[in-house]
Amino acid sequence: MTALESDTVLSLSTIRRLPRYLRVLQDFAASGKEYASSEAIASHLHLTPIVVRKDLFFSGIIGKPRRGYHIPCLIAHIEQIIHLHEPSSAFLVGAGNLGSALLGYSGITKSGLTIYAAFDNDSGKIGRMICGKQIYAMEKITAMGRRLSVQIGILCVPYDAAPSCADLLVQAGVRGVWNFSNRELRLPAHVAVHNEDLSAGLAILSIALNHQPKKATE
Amino acid sequence: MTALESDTVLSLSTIRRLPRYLRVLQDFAASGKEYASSEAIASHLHLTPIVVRKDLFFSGIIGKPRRGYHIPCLIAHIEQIIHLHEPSSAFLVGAGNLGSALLGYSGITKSGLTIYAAFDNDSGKIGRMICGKQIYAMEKITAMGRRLSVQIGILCVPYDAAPSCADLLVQAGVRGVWNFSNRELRLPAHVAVHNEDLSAGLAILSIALNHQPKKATE
DNA sequence: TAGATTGTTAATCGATTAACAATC
DNA sequence: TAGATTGTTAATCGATTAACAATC
Repeated sequence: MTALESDTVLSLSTIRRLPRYLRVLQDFAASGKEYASSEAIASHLHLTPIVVRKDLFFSGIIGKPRRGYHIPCLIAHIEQIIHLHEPSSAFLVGAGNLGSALLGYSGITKSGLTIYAAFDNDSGKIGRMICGKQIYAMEKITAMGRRLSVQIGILCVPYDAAPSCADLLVQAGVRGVWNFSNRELRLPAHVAVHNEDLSAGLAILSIALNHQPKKATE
Repeated sequence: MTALESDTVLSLSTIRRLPRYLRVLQDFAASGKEYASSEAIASHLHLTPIVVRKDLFFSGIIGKPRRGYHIPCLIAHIEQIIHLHEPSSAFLVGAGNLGSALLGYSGITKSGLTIYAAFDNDSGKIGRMICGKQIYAMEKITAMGRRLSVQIGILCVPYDAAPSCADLLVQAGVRGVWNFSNRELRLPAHVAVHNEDLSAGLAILSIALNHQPKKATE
């Protein structure tokens, strides 16, 4: 009893590339193309054709020799893998600068995620709307989460508030936390956590900038 | 003529972890500790002690058997590696939701990056201040960049505007681009690019959520 | 057919983990 | 000394790259 497609475990690196494939393919589709070769996809994403073919192969997508991959099928298939066809729901906690930006970020909607509501401790924000989303008091989160069966929590609170807010999200019933707080979270095993660490990106850039100018002498 | 410390090439994975070490170490310091073992650091970051020792070793940091690493030295050393002691300067392009949030994001300042100014095409924004940063018209970017010798460009414009804005940043003299646009950039080799792809994080979370409940039958 | 492009196995590379000797 | 913790080499694991046969 092997191998329904979803038994194949996609590697993290492959998953990370799927949304990028999607964007390129949508560009191709918009320009009227019907088929795309692994070479064409790869060159637009600074990848090798081999990695593209492997990613698509693991995703269970079949191409045609000499023509490449049928773009509409490919798009549909990738969207299905990252579950864009069955949109998920989220609560956002912490409507500060970053949180407010995410409330209005179209990329989230495009990724099939609907933010139902946001929560904050700041009485100046509670009751207001930000980017069309209502801001509620933190106390309401558990009851509302259970009532609406919300799936994902977007954590945009400061470092010190992160652990307690994450716990509240878990009590509210989320099964995944998208963590922008830079704080390491200890959550029950059934809750998936993805840490978004902006300072990592800055560190990479900073080192690239400062170590790069060293010209090889040999 | 080998091995000044900076000849050692740190791996991307190691660099990504350095800011996380920094945060834990600052917590330790705040709670009055003087030394930290690789085990203590690792347990706070869900890492193994071995990976911590290796990262610190590659960073040229020496610990003491039986005591661990001297926290103040360690902090100073890591800050030096990611160049927090010589802050760099940035221009931000695209003062939309995400861009505006980054203008007010304290994490950037903490990482030693000063945003000098922001640029936008929207005449409604030009001349205004957002989070204490002046918004200028895009046309001004080249002259201002060269005058101020700005090092990093933070690209927060929509997908379609990304290539031309990135080119303008290069003309303004930046040597690194922190790219939030989701668009693949083709820039000269001397310009470092770091892509921040939020949809990758969402894809990982979405797949974790939807493929995880599958209970093993064997 | 010839040629281009896929599917798939094998080789390489890099990062993590294991093991253990060195040291305070 | 005994014991804990580092520094460092070796083994494992996973992801990328190379190679090439299969196919349209």
